[in-house]
Amino acid sequence: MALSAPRPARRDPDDLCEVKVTDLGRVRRVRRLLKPEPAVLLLAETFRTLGDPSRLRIVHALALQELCVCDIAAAVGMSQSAVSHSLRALRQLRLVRSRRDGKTTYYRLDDAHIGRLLADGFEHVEEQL
Amino acid sequence: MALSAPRPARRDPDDLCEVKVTDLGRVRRVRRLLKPEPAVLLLAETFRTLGDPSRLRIVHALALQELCVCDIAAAVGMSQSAVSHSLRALRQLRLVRSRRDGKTTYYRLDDAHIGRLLADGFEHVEEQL
DNA sequence: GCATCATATGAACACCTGTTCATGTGAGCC
DNA sequence: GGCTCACATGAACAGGTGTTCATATGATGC
Repeated sequence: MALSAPRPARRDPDDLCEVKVTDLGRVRRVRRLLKPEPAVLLLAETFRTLGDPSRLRIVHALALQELCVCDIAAAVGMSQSAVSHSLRALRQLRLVRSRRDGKTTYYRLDDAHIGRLLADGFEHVEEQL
Repeated sequence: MALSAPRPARRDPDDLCEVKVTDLGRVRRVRRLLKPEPAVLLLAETFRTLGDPSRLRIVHALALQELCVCDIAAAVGMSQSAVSHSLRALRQLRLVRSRRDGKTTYYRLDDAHIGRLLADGFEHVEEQL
């Protein structure tokens, strides 16, 4: 899950590809305002990581309460191994951070943005349920 | 079999999976506060849908400007077919909505939450670049 | 009617993902 | 030391995913 792997590496900024364009002015303006690729790729990976129900439950639980690994497993109903694998992915994207206390490791959200992201997201989906 | 099989009742609502729990009080509280499954699943699918770089670029472009399909393709550098497939996924999750004008179909974000979600997300990732 | 344009969709393929199982690691305690 | 606990990690498999190619749809204009 290396985010620094520029896999589809092409996309020349001035090559509009061979598609017929309806409003070239709009297209040019949008292309000028788009965030740079690294930000887009990192955000996509962040969303994709939150896009797994198990990892989302973990993040959601940690938004409510700092927890150790085995308590996360109990709270969301997963095996310890699966939780640990998920936590690594979340850590690598700086969505959660860990703190050691003796033998046990406690996890919590990395910063306040994550909580807001979750809140916005739930607000959105709860309108269509 | 008559009556008294002295077995503790299995499937206590607080006993999910056989993991050893460190702080049962915390676990119980978190489980009580977790959003219901349908909301979690729908939000996960929403995040997953935004978690593809191509779809994220499309949503990002539409956050800047209403666009028709071919202009989206030109703006983000994808084929018309790929854009159309992506738009269907985005439509089904109510992330974008369409409007017809003659032969062309214009797309824009479905509501303001999506824009906020994007803004929060970019704010988060731009701190670690 | 027919041709064309803008978009949508189906099938198929290579690629990626999350879980389980087994095992490794490293701290605390006797 | 040796043991256990809490967690991390590697391998491997089933299932899912996004793209391309070819084709379909539906609206416009002749």
